[in-house]
This record gives sequence, structure tokens and C-alpha cells, in this order.
Amino acid sequence: MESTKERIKNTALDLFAKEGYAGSSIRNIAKIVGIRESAIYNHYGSKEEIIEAIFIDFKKNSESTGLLTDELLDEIENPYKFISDFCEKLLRFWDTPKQKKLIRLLMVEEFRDYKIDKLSLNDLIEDLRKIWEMIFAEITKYGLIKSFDTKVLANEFIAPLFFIRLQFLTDENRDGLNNAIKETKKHVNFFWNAIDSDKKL
Amino acid sequence: MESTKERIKNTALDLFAKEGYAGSSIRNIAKIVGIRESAIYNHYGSKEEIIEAIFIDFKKNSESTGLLTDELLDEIENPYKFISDFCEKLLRFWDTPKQKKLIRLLMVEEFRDYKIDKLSLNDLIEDLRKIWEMIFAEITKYGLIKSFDTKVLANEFIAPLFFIRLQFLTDENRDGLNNAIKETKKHVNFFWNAIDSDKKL
DNA sequence: AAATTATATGAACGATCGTTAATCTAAAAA
DNA sequence: TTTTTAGATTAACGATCGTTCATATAATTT
Repeated sequence: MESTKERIKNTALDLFAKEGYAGSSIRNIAKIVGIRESAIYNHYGSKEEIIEAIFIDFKKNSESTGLLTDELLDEIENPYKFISDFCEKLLRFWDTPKQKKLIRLLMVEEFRDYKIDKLSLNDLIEDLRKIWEMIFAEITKYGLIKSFDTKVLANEFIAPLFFIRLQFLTDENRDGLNNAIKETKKHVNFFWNAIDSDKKL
Repeated sequence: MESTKERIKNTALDLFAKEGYAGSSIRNIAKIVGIRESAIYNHYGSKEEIIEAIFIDFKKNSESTGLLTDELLDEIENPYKFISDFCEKLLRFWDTPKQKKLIRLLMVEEFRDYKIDKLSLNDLIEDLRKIWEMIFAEITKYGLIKSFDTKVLANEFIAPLFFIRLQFLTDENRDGLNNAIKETKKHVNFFWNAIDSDKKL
């Protein structure tokens, strides 16, 4: 069972991600949860504390590194397959309601001044950049692709990927994930064609 | 001289783009402009009307098509130079304070429900996609690059470009533009290398 | 100069905001 | 069973919200 404290936090996330922090009221959160507004203060000391709890949660659970399992990494000698599979894994993770709400929240709250060290879109992108830079460094080491600056490679790869992620945020149609996978395949094919060492210069 | 009405609109844009619509108050706008809050209603009927006016302004002035001048299009037989030059033109446009505020506003207000048909990030992206699809169709027609689906080409090209645009939103350091130009050069080089017909398959 | 118009002011309205306090109730601990 | 604790309620606080109104002042038109 979901505790009242968690229901408050989840409801707050729903509202904050749609209406922004300033546009969401304690009373509205309480009404949706089904309690009076004063009862919220038995669980959180203030409105600020709620959004801080939300950010802390996401800090713990939003690193993509966890998706890089050992069995996936064993596939790295077949880079094309590895890249495709890892992309699909990322897309499935990003298709999660929680992850969609995270992006919306970060967009909506990106520019306000915060006392706490809140998560930002840049943090997510940096995380993604690091992983893919590592992946391309590995692939390059094995001589499986042409030689590029791995930083450039990572940037060029994640930009369309993140683009697709943003694209399918608003789409609430049931087939968002499948379309995202389809678009990503096109991207991977184009990209692979550009870096594949079998294509001779 | 800037009229009071314009100063209200510009100040509102500053605040809305940073704190969001709900997070900005009429009183705060008035205070910055240097008038009392009631005076605002001599110029705008409501708070809503102010943001509507902002969106209408941007709808008139944010299409990138205007940057595609005839003298630029004459360069299209030299696709690499054409692409580089047009990118720099775009970056300089996007580096404008107004355009930076537009992106911030669209991010912050992306998910709220609007009565009016407000501008959205997707509109900007669609505009950009169309232009570049046209450009690549033209370049392909002249046989200057390998043959790709122009939609894929456009997507692959604008994603890192838009990525860079987002990247340099928050950066208030004076050299944001130069860094953006540098990053874009890397992208154009990678991309050109992937599509150049002189590189033999 | 007089009349009109545009734009400002101060004061107030009802609504809503985040938050607190006193109180009640039901579950848990003793 | 009594005591303690956790979590809910009702009521209210001061602040702020968007907006309106009567009025004053300055600029423009007649």
C-alpha cells in the first residue's frame, strides 16, 4: 500500500510537472489526495520540502548507468547490436510515467532560483553524455569503427536521442514508445553508417 | 522611446520566462516598470492578455525562413559552405536576448493548458525541420551528397543544432555565442563527413 | 481656453495563498 | 487498560493574488 506521505509526493509531482511549483497549491494537492491541507504538514514541513523530496528521489533513481548490465556489455564486440539494444533499453526507461514527469518538471522548473542543489536537465544530459562517451571509447579501442573524437561522437549520438525523448513527452497516445523506437532505429542506422569502419574512406 | 505598454510586455516576458506565468505577479511587473498595478489595466485588460500579446509577437517574428536570404541561397552549390554560413546565421539569431527568452518561456509554459493557440517548442522545431528538409532536398537534387531520406537528414542535422541552442540558454557568460559556433562547427564537420558524396562507399 | 482623452493613483474587493494552532480520533505501545 | 503517538479535522492568521473603481493629473484635441 502507498503511504499518505508517498501519495502527497506523487500528487505533488503530477501537479508541479504540469502547472509548475508556483502554479500548484497545497490545497489542491490535499484535495486530490483526499485530506485537508493542514494534514499535509504532518508529513512535510513546508511546500518546499515536498519538491525537495521529489528531487532527492530522482537523484537516486535517474542515472542511466544502471541500465548498462553485464550481459549487455558482453555484446559490445557487436557494436551495432549493442547500440541498438541499449537504445531500446533507454527508451523503455524513459517511457516510464515517472521519467516523463521528471523531464516535464525539469523543463518547467529549469530557470527558477533554488536554494537546494536541484537536479537540472543538464545533469541528465551530462549523465547520458558520459555513458556514451565511454561506450564509444570502448568501441573505438577495439578498432570497430573509424576514429573520431569520442566527445564529438557522444554528442552527435545523444542529441537526436534526447530529441526523440523530448518529442514523445507530450504525446499521450498509446503508441509513443513504438514510434520512438522506430525513430531511434533511423537515427542509429544513419549514425552507424557514418562511423562503420567497413565503409571505406 | 519605448512606450509604457511595451515596457509592460517586455518586463512581463522577463518574469514569465524565469518564474513562469503563475509565479509572476501583476504587482511585480508594475513595480519593475515603475507604475502602480492598477495602471497596467489601462494597457491590458488582464494578465492573460499580456502573455497572449507576447505569443502573438513571437509568432510574427520567430520564423527562421526569413534568414534564408537570396545571397545565401546562391551559395547552395557549395553545400558545405552554405550549411556552415546558414548555421552561423541561425546561431546569431538565437543568441538574441528575445530569442533566448522565447525558449525559456516555451519550456516553462509548455505543459499548462491554454485557451489560446499558444506557440510551443514543437512549432519552432517543425519550422526548423521544414527549412532543413528543403535545403537537403535541394542539395540532393544537385547530386552533391549521397542519397538519403531528406526527413532523416533534416532530423539528424537539426537535433544537435537545437541541442546546442538549449545548451547555451542558461550560460550568461559573454562567450556563449562563440562556444556555440565552435560546437556547431564540430557538428557540421561530422555530419558533412557522413553525407559527402566525395567520400566513396 | 475649454473639453476631451489617456494614463496615472490610492484604496478596496473577494479569492486564494502557505502556514499554524487547538482539538479530535484511532492505532500502537506500555 | 491506560498512555502515548500518529495523523486527521476545523478554524483562523496574515500575506498576496488579479481586478475594479473613483479620482487625480497630464497630454491632446477642439
